[in-house]
Amino acid sequence: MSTAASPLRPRKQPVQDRSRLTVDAIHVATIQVLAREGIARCTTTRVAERAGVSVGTLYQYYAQREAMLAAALERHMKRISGAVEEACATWHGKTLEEMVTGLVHAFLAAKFENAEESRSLYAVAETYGGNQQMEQARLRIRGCLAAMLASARDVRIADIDTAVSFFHIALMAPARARLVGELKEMPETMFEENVVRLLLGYLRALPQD
Amino acid sequence: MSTAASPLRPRKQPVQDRSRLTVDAIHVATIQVLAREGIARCTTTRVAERAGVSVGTLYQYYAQREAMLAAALERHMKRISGAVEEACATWHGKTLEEMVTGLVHAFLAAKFENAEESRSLYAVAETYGGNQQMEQARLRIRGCLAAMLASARDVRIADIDTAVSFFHIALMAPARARLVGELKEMPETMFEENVVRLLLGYLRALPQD
DNA sequence: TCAGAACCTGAAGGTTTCTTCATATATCAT
DNA sequence: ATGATATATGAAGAAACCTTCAGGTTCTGA
Repeated sequence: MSTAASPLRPRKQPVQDRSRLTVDAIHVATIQVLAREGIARCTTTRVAERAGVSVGTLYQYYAQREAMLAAALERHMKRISGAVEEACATWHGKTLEEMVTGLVHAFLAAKFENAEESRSLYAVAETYGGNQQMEQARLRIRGCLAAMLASARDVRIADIDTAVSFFHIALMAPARARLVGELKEMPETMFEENVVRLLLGYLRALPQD
Repeated sequence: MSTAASPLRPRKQPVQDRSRLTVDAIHVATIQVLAREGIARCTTTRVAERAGVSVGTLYQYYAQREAMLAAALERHMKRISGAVEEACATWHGKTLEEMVTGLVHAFLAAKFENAEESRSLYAVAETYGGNQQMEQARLRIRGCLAAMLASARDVRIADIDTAVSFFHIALMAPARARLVGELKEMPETMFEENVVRLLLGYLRALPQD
């Protein structure tokens, strides 16, 4: 379980409070610059300036610009995976409807708690979406979902793997659409209601066994 | 209906065959460089080299790098919108199940006909997703979908606008997931079948009137 | 208190990229 | 055939970027 020395991995872990603050500031600044300037202009210089530190300092923690971006994405993913994991545990063994309702609520809450962060990081995920960190996070989420769905009290799904794949996609996609501004005019209640409908409709249309 | 002089719009239209070939070559090269190098390294120099023309030539048709990328995206979107439009017309007035089955098949065929192009352009759409061209294409597709769904012989959906929003999202998302490699192990038939299930499940879970 | 570790700074070298323009060639209409 | 138009070329200036490193400051433990 060692932290492999990849150029995409953080270079040095902060040990004093001072540097912990620095790393936090860099993370916040990364999101802000990403949101205001776009990924192409999210440079080490700009982020450092926004964070109120020198470029040199930034490079002490991230060997390259990419590592800085990847770190921001990873921090976000951990938050979301955690929320999903927790929700899956909470609703384990319940009804399909209870599960979906509860999970959707928890997921959307986590995703929209910091909407700007979520939105900005899509561009980063686009670029680093194929790397191991991302793949691992995806697998972790899929694992939770599979365990939960398999434990449904009222329904026994035949092909869990396929179900989880589509469930996952249909859970993420509406959130993304809303975050990038496609559904902003829709009231939040109606939005959430329809996400539930989409997922539940799919699951119920699935062959049982 | 004039072509506004924006730096993102093509600079000059080709009039001779010679230049038409050039513009085509640039389009193809853009996709290739995008696929092999990523959007950050998809530069005017690289694209021109790949296309077998000089940078100067490229700048004769696109005032900036961004315009070149936007043009590639637009060409793709026109193809897809066209396919959707045609399918919507074909299945107008049919059963909900016929519609969804037919549309999904047509859409996936169009989207996967040139999978590399589709996949590569997600990164571009991420950056230029909010601009007018994109918004217009989205509205056009939504219009077709709305007209088709409203004409369903067997079902009368209460809130078409909401239904179309989610339908649109649930149609695009699985294709995207598969294109970026998330569902590559799933057989094509099963994939398509589940997209239909997702959409049909949603529509049937919708309140009627 | 003091040495060593942790942390910070920012100027500067080396690249890459964007974009233009003066020049040259190809095509078309007459 | 020839002038006008369309198209192509690629060297080069300017700007932005990435990253390092030598030197300075702050903290911590003994």
